Amino acid sequence: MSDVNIRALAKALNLSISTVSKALKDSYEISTETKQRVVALAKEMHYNPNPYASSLRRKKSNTIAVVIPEVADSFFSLALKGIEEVAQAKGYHVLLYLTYEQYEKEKKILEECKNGRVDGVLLSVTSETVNTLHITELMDVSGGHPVPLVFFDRAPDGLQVASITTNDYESSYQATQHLYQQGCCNMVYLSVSKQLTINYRRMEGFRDCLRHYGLPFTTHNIVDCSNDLAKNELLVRKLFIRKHPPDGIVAGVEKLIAPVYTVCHAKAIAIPAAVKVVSFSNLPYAAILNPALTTVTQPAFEMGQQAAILLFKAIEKKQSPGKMENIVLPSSLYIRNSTGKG
Amino acid sequence: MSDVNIRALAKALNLSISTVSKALKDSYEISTETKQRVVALAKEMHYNPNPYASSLRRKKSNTIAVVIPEVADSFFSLALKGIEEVAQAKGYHVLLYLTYEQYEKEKKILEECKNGRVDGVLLSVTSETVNTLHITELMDVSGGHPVPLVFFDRAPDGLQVASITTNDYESSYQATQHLYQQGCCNMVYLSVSKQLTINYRRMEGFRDCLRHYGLPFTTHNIVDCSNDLAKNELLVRKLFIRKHPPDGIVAGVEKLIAPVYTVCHAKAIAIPAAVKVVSFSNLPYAAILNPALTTVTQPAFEMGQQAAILLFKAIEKKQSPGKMENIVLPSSLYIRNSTGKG
DNA sequence: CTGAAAGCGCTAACAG
DNA sequence: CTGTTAGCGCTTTCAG
Repeated sequence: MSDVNIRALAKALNLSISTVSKALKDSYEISTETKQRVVALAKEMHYNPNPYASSLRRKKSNTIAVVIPEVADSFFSLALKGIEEVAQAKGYHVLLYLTYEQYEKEKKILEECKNGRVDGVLLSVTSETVNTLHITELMDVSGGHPVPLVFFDRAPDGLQVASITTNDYESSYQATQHLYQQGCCNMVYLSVSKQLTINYRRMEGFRDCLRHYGLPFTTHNIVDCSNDLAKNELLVRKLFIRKHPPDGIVAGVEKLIAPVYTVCHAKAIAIPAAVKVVSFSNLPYAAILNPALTTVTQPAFEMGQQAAILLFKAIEKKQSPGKMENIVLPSSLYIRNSTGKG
Repeated sequence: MSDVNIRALAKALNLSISTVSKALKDSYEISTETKQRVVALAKEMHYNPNPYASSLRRKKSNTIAVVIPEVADSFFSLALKGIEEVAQAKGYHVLLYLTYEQYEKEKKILEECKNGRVDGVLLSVTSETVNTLHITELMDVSGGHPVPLVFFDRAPDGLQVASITTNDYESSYQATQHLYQQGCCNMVYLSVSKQLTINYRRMEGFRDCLRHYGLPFTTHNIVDCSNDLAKNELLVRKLFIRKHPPDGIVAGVEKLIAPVYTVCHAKAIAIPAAVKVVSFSNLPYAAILNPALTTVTQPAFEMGQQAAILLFKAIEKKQSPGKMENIVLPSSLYIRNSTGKG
C-alpha cells in the first residue's frame, strides 16, 4: 500500500485537496491546465486512490458478490466467467463466495453483504435452502437501503425477485421425449436433492412426458442419488439387476453421468443399444466420451452475463428491481450417440 | 445497507462510541455487563459493522485478490476452490479477477491491488506475461508497504517470489517415458504458448526423455497449437498425413485433448493401438472418455490451498515472504487405456 | 472501567 | 476556477 495520497499531491502542487480530487475526476470546475498538472504528478508519483475511503464517503463499493454452491463445476465456472466479464467491463469488482451447498454458510455470507461491502448480489442457492428469510432480509434491510439481488439458475420458489433461469421443465420433457422417440419405454430419472427447485422441475418434465405417452410412472422411475460417487455407482448397478432394467436414463445433473458410464462399461451394458443415456451437462467433453453423450446444455455463460447485466440495471437505478424481470434462457438438446439407434 | 451504526448503538445505550466499539471487540477494558448489553442490542438492531470504515482506519482489508487467466478450466476452478476454502476459514474475502490470458489486463488489475484494496495477491500469470515490472512494483511500492504475493502454477522465471508450483518437467518426462515403455518411438508434444513457463518445462521434460532414449528430436516432434479448436483439429489431422505419423502424443494442456480424440474418431485411428495418448489434465471425466485417458494430473485443489496458506503467512508476518518459499507439489500419472498395450 | 477526540483518505456542499 | 470545511463509520490513543 502506497502512502502517496491526495493530500501529498495537493501539497506538492500547492493546491487544495478538493481541487486535486476534482481534477482527478475531470470535473468541469477545474481548468485544463490544473488538470494536466495534477494528472501528470499523480502518474509520476504513482498515485492510487484508496477505494475504501471513497466507498465510505460515497456509500458505494463498486463491488458485487457472487454466491454459489460450487465452482469446480462446468456450469458454475462458465457462469462465473460470464459474470466476471460483464463486471470487469463495468469497472466493478467481484467477490466470490462458495456455500458448498450449506445453508448456514449461505446465511452467514449474505449477512456480510448487508454492511455496504457490496452494491449487489448474484445468488444461486444451496440445495438446502428452503427458508429464505436471510434473502428477503438482505433485500429489505430494516431502516436502511435494500441490497439489489438477482438469482441465477437456482432460484427459490415464491419469491418476487429478479432472476435468470433456464427452462428446466421443458428441456427435461424434451430430453425424455427424445428418448421415447428413440424407442425407450422404461426410463429412469437420476435425481439429486429434491429440495432443489431446478431438480424438481426437471423431474416434473420427465414425469409429465412419461404420462403424456401413457407410460407408467412410479417410484421406480426415480432414483435418488447422493453426492458420493461410490454410492451412486451402487445405485446405478442396482438398476441393472432389476427384473426390468431401464432402457433409458435421464441424468438430472452432470455429476451423475460418470457412475452411469462407469457401470455400463464395467458390466458391458452397451450404450445406446441396451440403454440410452442423456444428461444435463455443460461438459465441453461430452462429444468425446464413449459413446458421445447426448446432453441438455444450459446457456451457462450467457446466464452469467445476463444475471450481471440485470443486477447492474438494478444497482444503477438505485431501486430494487421494481419490475421484477424473470428471464428464462432456453437450454439446448445436443443429440449424440448415447441416444442413437444403437 | 443498514443505517444502524456504532453511533446509533452508543446513543441507544447511553454509552460512548468508543466503549461500544471496544465492547464489540470483547476488549478487556470493558466490564462484562456492558459487553452483554452492547452485544444484545447490536443483535437486536441488526448492527453490522461497515467493513470499509474499519479497513480505512486499520489499513487492513481482510481481502485477497486471486488473479487467474481463466476460470472455466478444471485446473483453475479446482485451485480456486482450494483458495476460497482457506480464505473463508480465515475470515478473508476473495476478489476474483480474470485476465483472459491478456498481459494488459493483468497489469491493470495488479495496479488496482496497490491501493489497499487487498492485503495480498495470488497470481497465475498470463501466457503473454514476460515483462514482470507490474509484479515487482506491486511488491515494492515506492514509499509504501509492499503487497504480499504468491504465485501458483504459473510463475515467471527469475523472480524471487514465493510460489506453489508442480513438477512440470519431471512429470512430463515421466509421461513420455511411459509412452516409450509402451512401445512408442515417434512421439509428438502438443504445445501451447512457448512463453508460458509451465509449457516450456513440460516440453523440456518431453525433449530430454526422447534424447535420453536416443530418439531423434526435431521440430517435427513439437506441434504449436492455438486457442482455436478448429485450427487445432487441423493441426492434428496433418499429423496423420505425415509419412511417419506419430505413435505417441503428449498433450501439454487439457484443452488439446479434444482435437486429438475427435480426429482419431473421425479418421478411425485406434487409440491406443495406432497411437497412444497422454494429456496433462484435471478432468474428472478422463476415466470415461473413449478410451479412458491417461493423464498427468496436477494437485490443483491442494495447490490452491497451499498458495493461500503461504499468502496468509506472509500477510500475518507483515513482511513480504523473506524466506521465499517455493513449494513444488508433485503431479501424478494416472495410467489408463489410452496408453494401453492396444 | 468509560469517554473525548483525532484521524484513516476521500468527497461534496458551500464559499469565495 | 479554487479552497474551506464537514463528514462517511470505525479504531485507537490518551485522559479521566
